[in-house]
Amino acid sequence: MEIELSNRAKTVLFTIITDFIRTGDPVGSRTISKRGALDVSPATIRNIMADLEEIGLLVQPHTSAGRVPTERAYRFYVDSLVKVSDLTTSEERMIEKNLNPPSREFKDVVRETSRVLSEMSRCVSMVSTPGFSETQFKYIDFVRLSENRILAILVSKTGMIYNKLIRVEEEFNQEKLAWMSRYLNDILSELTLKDVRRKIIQEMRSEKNLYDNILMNALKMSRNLFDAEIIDDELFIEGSTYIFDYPEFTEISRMKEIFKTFENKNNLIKLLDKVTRADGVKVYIGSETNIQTMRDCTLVASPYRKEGNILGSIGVIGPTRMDYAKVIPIVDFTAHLITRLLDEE
Amino acid sequence: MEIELSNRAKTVLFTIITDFIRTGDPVGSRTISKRGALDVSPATIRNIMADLEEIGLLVQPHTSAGRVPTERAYRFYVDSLVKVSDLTTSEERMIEKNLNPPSREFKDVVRETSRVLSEMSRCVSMVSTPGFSETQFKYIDFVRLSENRILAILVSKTGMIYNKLIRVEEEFNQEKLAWMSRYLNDILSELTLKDVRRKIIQEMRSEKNLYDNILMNALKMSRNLFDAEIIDDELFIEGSTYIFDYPEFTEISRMKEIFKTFENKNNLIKLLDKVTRADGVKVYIGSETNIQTMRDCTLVASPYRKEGNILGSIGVIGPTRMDYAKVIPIVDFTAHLITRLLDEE
DNA sequence: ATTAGCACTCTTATATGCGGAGTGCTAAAA
DNA sequence: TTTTAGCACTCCGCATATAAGAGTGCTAAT
Repeated sequence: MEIELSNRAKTVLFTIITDFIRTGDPVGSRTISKRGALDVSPATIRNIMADLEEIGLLVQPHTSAGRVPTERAYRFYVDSLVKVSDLTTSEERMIEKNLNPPSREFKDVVRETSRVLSEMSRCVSMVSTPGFSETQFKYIDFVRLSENRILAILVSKTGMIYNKLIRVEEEFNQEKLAWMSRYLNDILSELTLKDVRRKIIQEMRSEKNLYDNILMNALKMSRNLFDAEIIDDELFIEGSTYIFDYPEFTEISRMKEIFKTFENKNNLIKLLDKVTRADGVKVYIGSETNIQTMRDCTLVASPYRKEGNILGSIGVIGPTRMDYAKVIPIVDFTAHLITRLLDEE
Repeated sequence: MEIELSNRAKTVLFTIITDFIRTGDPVGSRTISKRGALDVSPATIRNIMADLEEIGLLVQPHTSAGRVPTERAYRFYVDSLVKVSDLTTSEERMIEKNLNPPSREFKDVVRETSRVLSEMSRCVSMVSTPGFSETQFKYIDFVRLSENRILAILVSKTGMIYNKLIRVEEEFNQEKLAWMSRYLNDILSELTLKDVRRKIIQEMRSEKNLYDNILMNALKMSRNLFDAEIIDDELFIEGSTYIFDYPEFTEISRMKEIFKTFENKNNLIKLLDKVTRADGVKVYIGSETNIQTMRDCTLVASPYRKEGNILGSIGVIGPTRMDYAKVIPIVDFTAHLITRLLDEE
């Protein structure tokens, strides 16, 4: 629903939110009046505040405290009030300087970017990496571990590695496996996963006529491999200890709740997935995350790409009272940074 | 240094420790007297307690509180007093029933075992997995990612996968790479890492005479690969939220410290490494861990094996006031369980 | 429409008092 | 000589009382 506010009301709301973000304390009419952005008396401010409270943008923790912004207020703030400016080049330089991935490998780059992101934003940061089904096929290989156990190794175009144990009845020696993988690599090269599935079925039909047992086996094995939603995406979480710095989470039971959410990951993966399907920085405030335990928390996230394709999302979780004006551009920059790093190769 | 105690003193110490483990409250003379294990008056107990305090086995948090065991006391308790009994079969059954790894793959088994361990012990659990250098060579493969980037994939005999990005000057097509890996698999099969290194150097000498450029390249690449202490071991941590259940860690700053230690992992890896070199269950109490932030914490850990070879360690971290009599056998059983699961294949 | 003034509410910090738990010491009992 | 009862003492934890401060809503005057 639309929110219509007079300029004055906007100014008051803006002042309250920025002040509250800075200090964490409820903001009173006196304080706002003194800020001088409006040059009216506290009493006038109080009237405006009462109005804002009626619309559901402010609440008081108790009768004689100042006002605190509601979720709706943050939403409105993020949508219409906040001024996000780009980072200065010196800030960008700073971030890049802090970034020292141990290698140029996909996972290392991703994790290190996440680390820096959490450091810069002083929030918990998360990165989702694509499940195999999201990426393009690059390479498959089979390794014989024992008589009836074969390790399938899949490499995506992005250089990520997925693997899966396969149990087989009959025995394959490594040579046969090499043959199988060569064949599969040949026919599946560069396909997206959807196409891989189709291709396999199609090949199975035609191979049936050739009666080539080994290749048929290769196809069967790979079909099982690609059929199961085997290889789920991962989620890296960095800087979870920043939670301890926020007074709103000091209660032990609350902390436990939050850390449980981090430990479980499922809900967060789902949430980040939504971002991955979107474009640009997205902000989920409190209940918008659809995660009960994430009340009073905000997710700011953005997808990242490689060679134009979205691979996953990177973002931060912090209190709803986070410094949006700073965090949003940082997330944005970091998402671009990771994209650049991945493409640079 | 040796600790000599009369039977009576031992009984008192034992009672205090078990009581403190159970409740977390300092134990007074009255309580012990009432327990009835000794049937003397509180006054007598007080005398004994004063003695124990003098030796450094007990302390009082303040003048008029009961006594609390010191680190030394726990050490003595673990070494000489505690009665660890094996788990009952029903308990063992219970653990096994809870264990449902999503696959029989090494990492999944390890992680799931860790999860169950933390659940049973109500402590944070950790598992270290072997770095590549600890295991035996099984398989190597190269995947061409782009003109000058090659992905090396290593599989250990245990079925663990390690990978490393290699940058090359000249271009190799996938066929050449296949050739190279075939060759390497041939000569390195089943060797331990130490032998792999030697073998590579040895081969380089002899190949030099053959002037086979591709194979020489293969050797060079693999030497880089195996020379660098590239592929470090990992550490899985599960159930870190159990920390919140212990009153001794309620202070925020303390919690932050502990979680930082979990996040960093390095120190913990080092610590678990010590265990890996040992045999059977090891207990590190407080400062014995050599980690400053782990004061008031105890690590109980044991190595696990596959086919007789030690791969890593599994263990739990909890307050020094943990239930050793329960935790020690649980860790022991779990280590054997994981060993069994890995061998069962 | 705005604002000064004021009574009112609620929180937070500080002081105060008191019961309880546990001790150490002493002197008596075993 | 060892054990124990008795007692004075200490310190914590808890509840209660009190005061200061911050902020509000309302009213009446500007």
